[in-house]
Amino acid sequence: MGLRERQKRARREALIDAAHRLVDRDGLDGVTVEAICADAGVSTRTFFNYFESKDDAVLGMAPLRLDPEVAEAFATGGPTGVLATDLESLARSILASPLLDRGRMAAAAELARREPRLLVRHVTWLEQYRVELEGLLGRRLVGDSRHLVEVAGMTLMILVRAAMQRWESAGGQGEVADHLTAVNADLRLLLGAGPEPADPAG
Amino acid sequence: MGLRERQKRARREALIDAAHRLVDRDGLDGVTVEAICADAGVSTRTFFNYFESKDDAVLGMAPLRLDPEVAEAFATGGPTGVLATDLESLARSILASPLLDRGRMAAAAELARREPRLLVRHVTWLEQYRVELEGLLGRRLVGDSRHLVEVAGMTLMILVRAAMQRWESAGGQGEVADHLTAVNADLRLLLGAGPEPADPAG
DNA sequence: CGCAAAGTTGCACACGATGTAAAGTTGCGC
DNA sequence: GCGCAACTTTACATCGTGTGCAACTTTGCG
Repeated sequence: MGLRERQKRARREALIDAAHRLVDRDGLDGVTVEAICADAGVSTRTFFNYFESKDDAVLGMAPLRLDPEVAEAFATGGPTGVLATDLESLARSILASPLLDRGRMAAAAELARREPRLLVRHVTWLEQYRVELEGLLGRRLVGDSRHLVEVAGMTLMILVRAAMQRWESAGGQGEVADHLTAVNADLRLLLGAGPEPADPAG
Repeated sequence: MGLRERQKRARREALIDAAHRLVDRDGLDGVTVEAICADAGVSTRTFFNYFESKDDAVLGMAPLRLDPEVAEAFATGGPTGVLATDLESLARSILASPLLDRGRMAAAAELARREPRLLVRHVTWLEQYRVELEGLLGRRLVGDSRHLVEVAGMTLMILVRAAMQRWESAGGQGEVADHLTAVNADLRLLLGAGPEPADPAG
């Protein structure tokens, strides 16, 4: 990895850390982008080359992309053929490529608990991601109604979001994806649905 | 209803209509709050006495409150006792008190299709509403895990949101709530769940 | 070493959003 | 009707976010 790339990563992390430190001390609205930049040692203009907004820096957001192989497998009916199971599997892939390391992710989650606006921002991010994924879901559910695709996208959001909540409330240990089966179970419980259908492929 | 109240309503609607007209013509980012105010004939400062942001004016947002009787009934196990059914029923109550008349609501939905940011804002609004409702859900699900309550809140969001999408895609005719059963059915289909459990109370 | 690409920086600027205090309306008791 | 009290709008000042642009600096590479 070249120097340029390392510097970029370092700056990005410096900005995130500065944001965490200052927001923790002064609250989200008590901190200006300018202050974060002073702390991180870059110009304000540079800040906006890295993040779209102050909130994004705290959450460490970056454009998220899904493994093309996983996407293709899902779109063509895989990996098991059972929609509910495959949705969970897709959520697992999403959660497998975290934008932040464990420590910073936990810090961001902690701050998000104290600053509701950050939670809202997080939902916004998921929402944009959902729109992107709708193409994928549409391919998988070709022949079904457009509305089913929308519901599938929203359900996927629930899986990801609820799993992250559980991970954080469990102390930020282990893998986020490990909470997915519990979320799925709760969802079924809620709807009075029976246990998950068996895998027809074996 | 006194003059003061009527004027307030008229100003609010004038602002919404001006926002719709201008955003339709110039796009969301091509319109300034100042322009909307000029069109509606009020000062910019007044605008922010009515709406928190430009986007809110287009969506005609206002603090939403649920009928206390409905809330109480839900919290204490009603109306049917079947959670899935009662969630749908709760969603029906939410959708029964629209913030806008049919025409303006359709206009807002139309603009939201063209301006993704408005969709995101709408989700944000639902999200804040979800947080408020979590107290209610917590009472109903006392004894269950906090996580189940969270999933229930998110599911409720899906019901409301998907129903609105269907209403709009059906041409904005009839009642939004009429699409709820279809959403519920899709959700069950998605999870491979069977038909809705019967009402134990009858 | 020297060029090209990438990235940072300062500057200017538009707009969103809020606090404050003054001016203007409305509601209401009399 | 009168006049006071409550409420709203309004103008003004101000701060912070976010972006376009052009100049400068640094890195990658032959």
